[in-house]
Amino acid sequence: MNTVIHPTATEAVHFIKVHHTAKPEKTMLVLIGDCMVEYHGRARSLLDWGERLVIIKQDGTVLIHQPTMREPVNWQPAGSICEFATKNNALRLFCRHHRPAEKMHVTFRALQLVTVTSLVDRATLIISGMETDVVNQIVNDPRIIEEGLRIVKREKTVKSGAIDLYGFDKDHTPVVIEVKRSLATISSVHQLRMYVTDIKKGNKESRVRGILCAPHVPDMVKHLLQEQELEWREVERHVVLPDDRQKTLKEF
Amino acid sequence: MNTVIHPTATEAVHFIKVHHTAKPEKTMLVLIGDCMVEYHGRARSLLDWGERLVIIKQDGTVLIHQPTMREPVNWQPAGSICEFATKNNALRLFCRHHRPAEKMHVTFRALQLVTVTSLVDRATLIISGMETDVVNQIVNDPRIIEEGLRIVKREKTVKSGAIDLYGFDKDHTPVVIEVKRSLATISSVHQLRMYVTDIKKGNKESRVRGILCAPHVPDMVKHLLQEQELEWREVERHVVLPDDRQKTLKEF
DNA sequence: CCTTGAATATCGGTG
DNA sequence: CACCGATGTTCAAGG
Repeated sequence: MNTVIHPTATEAVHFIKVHHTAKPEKTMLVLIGDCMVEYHGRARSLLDWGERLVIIKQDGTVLIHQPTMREPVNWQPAGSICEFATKNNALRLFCRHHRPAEKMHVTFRALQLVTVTSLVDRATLIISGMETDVVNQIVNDPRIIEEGLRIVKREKTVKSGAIDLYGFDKDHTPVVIEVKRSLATISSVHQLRMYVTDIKKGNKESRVRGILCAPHVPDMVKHLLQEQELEWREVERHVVLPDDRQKTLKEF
Repeated sequence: MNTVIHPTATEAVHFIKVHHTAKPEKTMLVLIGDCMVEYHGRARSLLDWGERLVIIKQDGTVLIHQPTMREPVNWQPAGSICEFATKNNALRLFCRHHRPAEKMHVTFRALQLVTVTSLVDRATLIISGMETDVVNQIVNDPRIIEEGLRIVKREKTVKSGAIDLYGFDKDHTPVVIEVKRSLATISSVHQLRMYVTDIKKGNKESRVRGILCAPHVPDMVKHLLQEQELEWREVERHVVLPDDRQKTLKEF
């Protein structure tokens, strides 16, 4: 890890050349300074002078963070190529990306800090509580939806998309279930409606039930569902890690 | 700006207490080190040991970045409250957030760098090329869609949502236009279909046209549109900044 | 390669 | 505050 504090543009370029340029795919570069940003690609943007944190990752991702907000104000996708130069005593960073074609210019008129470091991280995130987990729960215990329900297929492909869960109720009526892990929206209703229509076309005369399953269904959406003669279930989301992972957590 | 390199956990806690804790809403904290992360909230996750960049922003946003990828591997939303402590010669960071309820523990077994800085940034991003711009273009020159088209309303609210653009063609037939700035999807078709149905219900017998307008419409989507007797236009997206902004760009 | 849909989505606008 | 839709969405999975 190498750091230089309050460097001039010339010092910064030299420092970056020595510690980063030769192996950008192995070192992360962090800059803090007063900069402006121009971007041109899928959209186009300008960002006036201000103090920001700039990160160039080992995969060519570039992030420009303002002092607030979770999202970077500007960025370049992984695979971008970065070049550094001085211009009028300012450090200039130029980033290019192909497919999608994007480029970004960052100009620093002052630098607080430049750090180069080689990070090693082989861990991957273990996560639980996503839509697939909710679907799994229902497959394991269809009574969550209703008594007598039998699930026969998940990710059933129909013309207008893929049905999360497909099965039959206690009266052998086909049931289409659309699962949302957070909020049910109007779009969810459109989706469900189309799936039910697709299934009906498959077996003409028969009745087909459609159930939207989410932790919360807004009133507007309930209204729309009723109009379309569709149903909904509000289900609690269980957030649990597998037992062996729990142990890892405990061991620490 | 204050920086300490390769501090022990005790040194780091002291450094953070002196430079950050008193006014976390005015200083950004950046840590680089070997850490593990536990998160529990809307979902739940575990991240094993690895070297990462951790950022605590002035609004309480916390970001944990691995050496690759645009997205942080873990994070806390703005408004989180952070506490630091030592435990078994490790630096422990604990973040809490209310609504949604989320908490995150970060444990560092080694630190490469800790920096505290107060960033000033009053600039806001000027951006062009988004959906609203495409809608503006069509309003300014409806011929982009077709000759004789007259737009009478944007964001027209109907039962199942809001229509981007509503108007009449040269034969006075109502036209519903749904604009997508990037990719048209099956969902877009469902949306458009619902809007057309809503408008038809409003004036019973009359014909209503529905046009999906996007830079690219995949074949699958075209097929679905044809089935529903809907139309599409593939329009080039113009990415241009207003003239005064162009000047700012040039001036630099 | 393209296409599809989830996300601890985030974020801004509106009622 | 709830709700809704866009995003330079990003990302992973599947055909």
